Amino acid sequence: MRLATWNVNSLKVRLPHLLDWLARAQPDVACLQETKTEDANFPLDALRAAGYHAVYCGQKAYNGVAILARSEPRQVQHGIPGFTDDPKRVIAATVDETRVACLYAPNGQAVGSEKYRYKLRWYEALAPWLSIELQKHPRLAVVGDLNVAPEERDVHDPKRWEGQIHFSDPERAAMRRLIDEVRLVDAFRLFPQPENEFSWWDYRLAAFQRNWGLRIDHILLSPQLATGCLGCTIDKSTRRLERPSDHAPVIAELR
DNA sequence: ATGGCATTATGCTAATGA
Repeated sequence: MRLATWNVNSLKVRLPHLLDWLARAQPDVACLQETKTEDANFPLDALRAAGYHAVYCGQKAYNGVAILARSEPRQVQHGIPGFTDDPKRVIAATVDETRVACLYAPNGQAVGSEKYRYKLRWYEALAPWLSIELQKHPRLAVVGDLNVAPEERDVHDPKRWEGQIHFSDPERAAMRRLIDEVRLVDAFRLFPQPENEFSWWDYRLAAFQRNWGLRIDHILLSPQLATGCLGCTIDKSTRRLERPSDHAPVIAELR
């Protein structure tokens, strides 16, 4: 099974890119973030014509997540149970024998801000829910825009990003908890990778051309899925297109 | 590098993103 995650930064604007990329990359499951699309406007027909079922949870202007799949998703869950949260950031579903959680973590804006505290609260609610999901579903994939670069090698300039949003110690600890306590595995680091591989580049200052990026989009796998993971790559081809998303898809090959 | 971009909306400036 080919599993992908991509923050499209507006499904409406990116739909042509998405359809081209689906045809090219051929994912069996594709998790999308920042659809910025109300459910009534979700482009269900175009995606069905491309061969995908879709479950989604969106809102106007901000946030919004979706799971596209060749097989029909079942047991659909919206949001983190018990966490009162209006923004549409979480959708989970079972596709074939695999449980897939699609996440759009809060940005956090600035360290110490109210939005930063909300980001940490969101992660505190996320971890115990994922532990329960893992107990129920040994084949669990947790994917999406986690808005955290976990290690120095996931940041183009660690000195410049030290203590900054996406790379502050509390954020990194929150994400590390998913690895150490929930016992998920970062699929990307299961394999030898080129240096300076990132999944997001600022639109400004020609950041992509200079490869000034961060690796903040992730595929985390349960131990069982990690054992059968055959590869994990970042697909930079979409970032080179006209009017690209600022994020690139991450793709994992699973057995 | 400290923003010179992109997207959205009771829109033409402001909020948000990362």
